[in-house]
Amino acid sequence: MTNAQKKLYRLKAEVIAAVGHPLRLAIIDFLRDGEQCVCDIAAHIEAKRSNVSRHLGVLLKAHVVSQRKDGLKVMYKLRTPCVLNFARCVEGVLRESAREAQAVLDGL
Amino acid sequence: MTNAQKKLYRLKAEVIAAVGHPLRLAIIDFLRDGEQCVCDIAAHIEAKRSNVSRHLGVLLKAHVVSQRKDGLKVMYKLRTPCVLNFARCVEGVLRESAREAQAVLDGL
DNA sequence: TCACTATGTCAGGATATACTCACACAGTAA
DNA sequence: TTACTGTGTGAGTATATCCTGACATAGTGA
Repeated sequence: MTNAQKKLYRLKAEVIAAVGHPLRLAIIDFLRDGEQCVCDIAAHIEAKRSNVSRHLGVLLKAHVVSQRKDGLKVMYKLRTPCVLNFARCVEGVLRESAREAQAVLDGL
Repeated sequence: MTNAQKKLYRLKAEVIAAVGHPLRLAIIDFLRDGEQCVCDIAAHIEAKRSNVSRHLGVLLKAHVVSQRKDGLKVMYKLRTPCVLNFARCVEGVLRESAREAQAVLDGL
């Protein structure tokens, strides 16, 4: 592996790790239908505003979302909608895992 | 959000977080063409075998890879090839980020 | 049996992340 | 100006992750 490859893996991992958190996944899912302000996001995912602000900062730094000021509010929206596909792939993983676990149980 | 939804986000985040690490991304990329033993994986990504073993354990627990014993060796392969798509999406993110940064520089 | 190889796990210390409370700042409206 | 709202950030603590060296286990072959 070249150093360039290692660096690329590190960059990619930063983006994926940004998506790999329960609250941030919920935020991304909530932004599916369009931009939202921090207050509405916090209310929807039922978390403290300061914490939501922090998680939005992580997503912002990873270029997964973008922000826009609208008066007193700050609106966030998905900059990379393809991250929504992550969830679809992962649902397949979970579904298959459950099926295998069931098969093991059935074999008892 | 219902408790079931929160739990689902947590499960999904575990899988995505398992993929979101530089060495584990390199492992997944190496497994693209088929199963490999731990020793070859460690040699390819240039990491200690004990560390590779740990990362494979993470991927195994997340059901991203599966293992098979072959004599003295343990062979690992991708159980969920769709995680390879994560990388493609993320490349788009990185490419767009670079383009935007370049546009800012050009505007100076 | 013994020696060797491939793999996994334990203990430790370093580093990173997550969360909360308190406070600061920007914008709005009276 | 003052009061209020929405947002972001610093300090502190708790927790999780990462990496390494040393050791343990399982399989192979003489």
